[in-house]
Amino acid sequence: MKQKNNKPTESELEILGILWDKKEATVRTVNEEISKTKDVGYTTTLKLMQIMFEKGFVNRDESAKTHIYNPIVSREKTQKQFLSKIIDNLFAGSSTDLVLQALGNGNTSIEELDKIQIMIEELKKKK
Amino acid sequence: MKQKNNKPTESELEILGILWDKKEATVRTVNEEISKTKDVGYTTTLKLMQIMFEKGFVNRDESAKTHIYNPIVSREKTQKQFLSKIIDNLFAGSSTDLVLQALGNGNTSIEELDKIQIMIEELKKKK
DNA sequence: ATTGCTTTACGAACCATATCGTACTATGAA
DNA sequence: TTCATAGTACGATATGGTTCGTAAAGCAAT
Repeated sequence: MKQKNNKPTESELEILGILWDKKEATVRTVNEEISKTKDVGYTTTLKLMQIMFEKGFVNRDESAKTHIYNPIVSREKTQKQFLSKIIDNLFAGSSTDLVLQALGNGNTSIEELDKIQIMIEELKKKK
Repeated sequence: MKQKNNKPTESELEILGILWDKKEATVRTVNEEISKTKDVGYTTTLKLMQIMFEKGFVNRDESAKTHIYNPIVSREKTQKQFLSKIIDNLFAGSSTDLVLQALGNGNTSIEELDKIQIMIEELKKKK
């Protein structure tokens, strides 16, 4: 059997991000959202979403003329997928190094640091 | 002026990883290293490294027949580059979410958790 | 019904990446 | 000096992603 593990591309991620936020959306909505930060034609977005449908990243309701798309792949699963890739590729397999690097930039608030500390305490208890 | 921001591709990252570890290496060395986990021809690796040279990711000593390559871009800078990309794309800009996700897998040892805690304490002091 | 708007569908063009075949060049041994 | 070997350079091919033009279909207003 052939692998169906495929990761979404960068453009696809952009679209998925919008679909994750909105739960569902039309091509027009997605395109308008993307157009805020980028110059891209309507049919380009349409094509990408059609491809994502073929790849099984999204589903769509075709009952009306205007199709309504919703994500199939979960945000969390995709996050894990990319994280483990980047950890392998760039951090020699050490998730700790990644965490230290991510925190190192200094733009994490006290509240967030507290949240992480609580998480760590819980992890330690489990060991 | 044209942007020179370009990120290395996946194959290029693989090569960079080896160069970062070894400080410098010939095409043959790199190819042998990669061949341990992957089936790839010598000239493929050569071509990739030539392209990386053109892109300015690596430098090379051409004084002898066999060129010796060394990395120009730093591991840290590249890590940051990819991290900020992934945070924007997948974690809605929240590095905290990324950290929580990275720690969530439960394969971080007590010692490493300690290390992170120390880091966090230091960050809090600075605020 | 005709016109105009919105949408989908399809395919062409272009670009980057990855892979490798082949030609050329330098070096050292016979 | 000639030959085998190991290396570099270059170009062809294949694949995948991105972009858009254009055609076709559906709908709504006149």
